[in-house]
Amino acid sequence: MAFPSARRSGTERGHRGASPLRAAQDSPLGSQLFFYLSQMEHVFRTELSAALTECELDLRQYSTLAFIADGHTPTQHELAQILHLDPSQVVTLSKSLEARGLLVRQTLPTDRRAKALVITEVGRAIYSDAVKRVRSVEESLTASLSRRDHNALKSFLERILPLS
Amino acid sequence: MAFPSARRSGTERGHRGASPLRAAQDSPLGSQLFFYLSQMEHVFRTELSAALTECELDLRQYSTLAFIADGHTPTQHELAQILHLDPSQVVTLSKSLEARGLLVRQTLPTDRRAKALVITEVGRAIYSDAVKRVRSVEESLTASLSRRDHNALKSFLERILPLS
DNA sequence: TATTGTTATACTCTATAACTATA
DNA sequence: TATAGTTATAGAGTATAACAATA
Repeated sequence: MAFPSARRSGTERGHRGASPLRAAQDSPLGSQLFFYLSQMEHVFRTELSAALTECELDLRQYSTLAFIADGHTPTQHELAQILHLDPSQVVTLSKSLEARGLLVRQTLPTDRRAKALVITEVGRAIYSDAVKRVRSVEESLTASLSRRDHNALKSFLERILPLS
Repeated sequence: MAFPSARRSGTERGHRGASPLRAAQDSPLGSQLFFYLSQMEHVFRTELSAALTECELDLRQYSTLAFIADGHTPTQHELAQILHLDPSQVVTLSKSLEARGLLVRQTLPTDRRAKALVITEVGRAIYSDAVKRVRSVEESLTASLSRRDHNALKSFLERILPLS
């Protein structure tokens, strides 16, 4: 196969010089849902992480607070399942939040092996501040969608997720 | 705050014993788009990776082939942007594919610093096999969506993605 | 001077194994 | 025996810095 000659920026096959993301969309990669999913996940992760630095929270710490903010008291094992983490990673995660007084880890009376994660008042206050920043980022990122489309998108994702 | 007493599996606040994912959906975490996005990304990544082991490709190698399968010849730098990788990681990635004869790395005549990634016939054949497996997984994962909803979902994601 | 690719390496993150306590 | 949590550590993955070649 001969090498394509006489390349000129932006005019040759393959869109060299144009937005690489656009080129990817035009390629076979752009016909696959996973491509968009991972791109989106990357953009959200990047922007949310940046917004949360002001609360001195990383995305994982924030997700933990969000999970327990309404009084839900999961065990560390349950948190590991939600965040797809190894139980040993949850030790570090939950201790980091406990050290800042954002939650307490209470041994379950009904199963003294397990520890329930319980949010504190301070944790609730920090979460309350953080969730505003998160909502602001999500609204800004989905500004091109109507309220109706935004809800439809979320419902599609919910329907695809395996719930068992 | 007193510790909730007399817990019984599946009946107490927080749904202990029920699906942890369901509990997360019912929590404040479940009101955020990023939660669904990252869960979905995880499910897709897991299942696609598993399906691709039969072609001895990881997701990153597959994405590279998909990007160049139609004859597009990006530089390593462009691939790095698409996959959000460090240029040094692309060296390993592209060399691994070149070593298997799935692509060649051609120095650009117009810029001898850069190397264009060009798929080979063997690469095209492997991709052709791999893409069938990928489509099969994606179809299975989105089986709960109609064709129309599937397209709507993709279009939502496309509209959110920043294209510049 | 800036950019592409490259190498070597430091760093971080994740997974694993072994252990304690409890069921 | 099995499970929740813990610790230490090995392994994998990522980011950084320095460099060569080219623009």
